[in-house]
Amino acid sequence: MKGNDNVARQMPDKNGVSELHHDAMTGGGRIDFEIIEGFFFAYRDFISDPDAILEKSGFGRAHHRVVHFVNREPGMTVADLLDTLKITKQSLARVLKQLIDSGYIQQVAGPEDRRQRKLYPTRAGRELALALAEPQSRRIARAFEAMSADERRVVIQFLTGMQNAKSE
Amino acid sequence: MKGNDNVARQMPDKNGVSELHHDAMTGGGRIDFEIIEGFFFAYRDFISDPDAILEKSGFGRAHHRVVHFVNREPGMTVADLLDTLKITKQSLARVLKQLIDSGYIQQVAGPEDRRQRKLYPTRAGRELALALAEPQSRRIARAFEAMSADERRVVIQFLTGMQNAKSE
DNA sequence: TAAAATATGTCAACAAAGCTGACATATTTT
DNA sequence: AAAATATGTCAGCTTTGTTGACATATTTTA
Repeated sequence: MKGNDNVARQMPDKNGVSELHHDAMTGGGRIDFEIIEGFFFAYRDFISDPDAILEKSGFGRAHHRVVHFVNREPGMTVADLLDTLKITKQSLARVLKQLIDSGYIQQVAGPEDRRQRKLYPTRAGRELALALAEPQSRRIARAFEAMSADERRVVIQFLTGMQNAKSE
Repeated sequence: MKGNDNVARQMPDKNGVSELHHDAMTGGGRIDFEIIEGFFFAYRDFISDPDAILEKSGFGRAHHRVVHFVNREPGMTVADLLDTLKITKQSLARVLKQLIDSGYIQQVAGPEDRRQRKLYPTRAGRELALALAEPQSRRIARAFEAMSADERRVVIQFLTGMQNAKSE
């Protein structure tokens, strides 16, 4: 530490420390902090599962998403993928090119509209997607362990309700 | 497009197109794709809410997390925050410094251990954190709309079950 | 009390993954 | 023939994460 400027003393003084909030934020009960934070921690841990696997291939989370959705909907076009991921084509281009060059995804010119590039997973791409989904599915199964079928449906209802309306 | 190399023809040929998967990945029913994808879309939309507000202050999502947790637990130390966010101190330093310099957070030397820097939100910091939590809480309320208290508890149970075990 | 450990800060370099803007090509639609 | 569309690509920038090294103040330990 080179200078301990900016470090206020504990007691109220001219530094404006008296303006500080020492009480936990409650929002007067209007804010659902329990869900906000539970969602944050759950998602943080959820996406950490595949990271070890991705490291081995030299890929990141962006590659994970691409290989996942191409496997879930083989034949989807680049435009479909952009719409699903909500990123720019320049952003997608980088990771998609790497997945194609590495032999996990292939492109096929659209049979009707030959401008399109339909995306298909190779055998290796399918295997990678499954390997990535596995630990996530195990985590879900663990969270569902003590739950009834009805309760699991409630979770699906919640996740659906948290999403933006589909624009179709 | 400069070259249409790498673009395979539709029908099986020597390019190895016959190795492609044209069927949607199912994982033999062992993988819970509905939750995996529902979680992805829900979280994507959930974190998009505060973005418009953050833009105005010139902050990003990293700042959001910091200002949120400091408001939720005023007096937490830098080490506490690092443990909560699971990022490096160099990564935290950047955004924390900006929040301090902009007057949203202040540091106070620890009363017992004076090496520590206890973090407190200013009035502006409290207001920002609440403004960011509001649209997220509204989204949660919408997803909860048709749910009973028991069903809401199921959601909390799910989010808790998805998290890694606390290391205490 | 001197030495070691701890909490924090900081410099520098780098990587992943997003963004904007501009422009090229092939193909389809008008 | 011209315009629109789907895709690719170049260049540069931003945010947010990483490692490694080292500095300072303070507390703990030997």
